[in-house]
Amino acid sequence: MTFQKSESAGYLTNHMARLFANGLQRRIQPLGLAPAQFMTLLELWDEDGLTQKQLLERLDVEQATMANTLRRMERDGWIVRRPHPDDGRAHQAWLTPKARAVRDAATDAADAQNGVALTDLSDEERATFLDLMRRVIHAMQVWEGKEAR
Amino acid sequence: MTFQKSESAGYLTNHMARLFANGLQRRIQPLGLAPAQFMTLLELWDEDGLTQKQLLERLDVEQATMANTLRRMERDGWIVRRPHPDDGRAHQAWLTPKARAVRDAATDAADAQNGVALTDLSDEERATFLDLMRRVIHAMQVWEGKEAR
DNA sequence: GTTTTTTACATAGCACGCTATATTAACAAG
DNA sequence: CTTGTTAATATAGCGTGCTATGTAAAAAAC
Repeated sequence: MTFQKSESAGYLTNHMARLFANGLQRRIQPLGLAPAQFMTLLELWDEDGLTQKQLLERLDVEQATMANTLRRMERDGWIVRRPHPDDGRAHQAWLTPKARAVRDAATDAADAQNGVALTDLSDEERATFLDLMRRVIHAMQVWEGKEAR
Repeated sequence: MTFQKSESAGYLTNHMARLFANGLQRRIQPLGLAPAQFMTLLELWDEDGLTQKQLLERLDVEQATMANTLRRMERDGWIVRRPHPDDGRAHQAWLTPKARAVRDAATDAADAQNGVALTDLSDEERATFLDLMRRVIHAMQVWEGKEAR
């Protein structure tokens, strides 16, 4: 009858996410980079000049969260924000040379942390794990969508 | 070569954890309860009168994190803190009647959120998922331990 | 063409995680 | 018994997430 935390997907997910974040943070902190900034850079490395709106859609965070992350990233010299040429409300985020320079080191750090986390899993188990996570994410997103009506 | 976020266990974990936290938050907010407070109550429902040190060990959070959570929980009337009878440095956290009263509603909310998240998984897949998460958590904890030396 | 609504962004305020540091009590050494 | 160290808690400061609200530009309605 007692709620067993070790049987709760949410509890385990929370714990796992904190361990991931701590490990990543430790690895990228020497670069002067923070986890959410790294996550945002992943998108900009893939496509530069995105607007705040585009970024928050791709990363699935709230608008205010992205606004704050972008402000810190501009402060720390990872991006510059310039007004959008066709839309007076929007701003585009552009990578600085410093941000392009740190790409390899940062993705290596993330790869290393993933490697540590998955050490005890076989290749097949790793694939299963990613698949299950994607399906769980999808289920919650769908449900959120339903809730919105 | 490009870092693929949908292939990164850490990225997916972070996303999944945010969805879990948002869902749980929405469900327990009517009770006046926040996620970390719920997590802490899980321990105290199981064993009342724990010290801050015992709680942070069981929940694997930093001491300062637990100190702040306990302060908010006392402020919100979930616990009272009294000096430990045998150790002048320590305090014990004791549940209020209000905290005992909310137990069923809160665990039901957590169960419901887990249910939504796992809708698309079979019983066997759910078991596999929990098992994989436990092993990933374990791997990162072991590695952290090694790092500490 | 003016008015209304929607959209993009900013800001305030809070929870919760972290590191780093201070404080005080307990314990160990001498 | 005094001194030095360890252990339990508190506090400051910050990043990242959230909700709620404000503002200005764009788009839609009329």
